[in-house]
Amino acid sequence: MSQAPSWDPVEASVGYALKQAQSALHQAMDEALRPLGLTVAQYVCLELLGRSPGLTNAGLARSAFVTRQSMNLVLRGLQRRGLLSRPAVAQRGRALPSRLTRDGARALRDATEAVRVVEERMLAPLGAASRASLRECLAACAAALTG
Amino acid sequence: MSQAPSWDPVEASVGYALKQAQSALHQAMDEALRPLGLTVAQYVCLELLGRSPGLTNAGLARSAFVTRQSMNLVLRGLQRRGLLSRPAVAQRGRALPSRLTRDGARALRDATEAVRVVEERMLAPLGAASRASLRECLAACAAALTG
DNA sequence: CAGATGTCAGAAATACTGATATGG
DNA sequence: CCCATATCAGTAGTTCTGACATCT
Repeated sequence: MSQAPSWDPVEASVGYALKQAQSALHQAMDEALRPLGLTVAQYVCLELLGRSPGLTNAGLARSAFVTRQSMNLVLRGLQRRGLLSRPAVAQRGRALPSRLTRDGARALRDATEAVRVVEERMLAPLGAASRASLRECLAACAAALTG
Repeated sequence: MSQAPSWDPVEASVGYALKQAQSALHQAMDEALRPLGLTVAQYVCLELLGRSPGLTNAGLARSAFVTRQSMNLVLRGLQRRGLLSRPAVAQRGRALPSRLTRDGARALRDATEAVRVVEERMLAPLGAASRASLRECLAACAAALTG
């Protein structure tokens, strides 16, 4: 699995380029996070909780674009490793808000740095203006499909 | 699963926007292809064979960013449905080049149109210049990570 | 009642790993 | 020998679907 595709990338659609870039990023993140003992899904969960403490399983699943079932397994794994804590019983409703523990915050710090390096490598060919434009165009595309 | 994420999208990284757009596109393509009895993976396989007749399983897997095992299952399913044909024995080497059948070409025509509509909806907010820039930036990002 | 949440279970598709064999 | 290809087997993680119960 090392030979380049024979298909002319010039004819590639935006959708194909989108999948290509996302696949490459996922693989690069996976390789960067493996030494830290984290999967991409686990990192995303920690990152979301770092930015929005108290998110519930359903909220995390939506933000990470995975199912509630998958995120539930991620949460249990991280909780078992002591990287996050959830109340045993719901305070109100059925929501069980998760929060990072001390160890979880430390693991997130290292993982964030590793991912930052990967993203910087990905964006190296682009200037500041192109980066902002890329992010805005991607957000607009997503909004056009979901809205 | 219908409430919008509470996380501020302005702080989102390019990587997050990339995943967001790719996830939205995949879901939209899945919905558009379902009435045609095709999965996204099956459509990608047909599209690649339509552009490059004679591609092998390994080549298709690379171009579709999936494993050979997964692509092999897709190929068998499409072959069983009579949408493509593969020689029973290899002519040279171990390669088994696949080609679309008459039915496969017809199915591809409908699927391509359905996906074209989806992609047009995704790119509707963008002008021609932005679309070209987006595609080039994505290709550059992928190349920066894999190269 | 509608909607959001958490949970459980089964089926399906996919990926990863390792191994074998063939051919250039 | 090195590499690409095809294939098989086992393991694991993910998705999908449907269902049920609880709480606002």
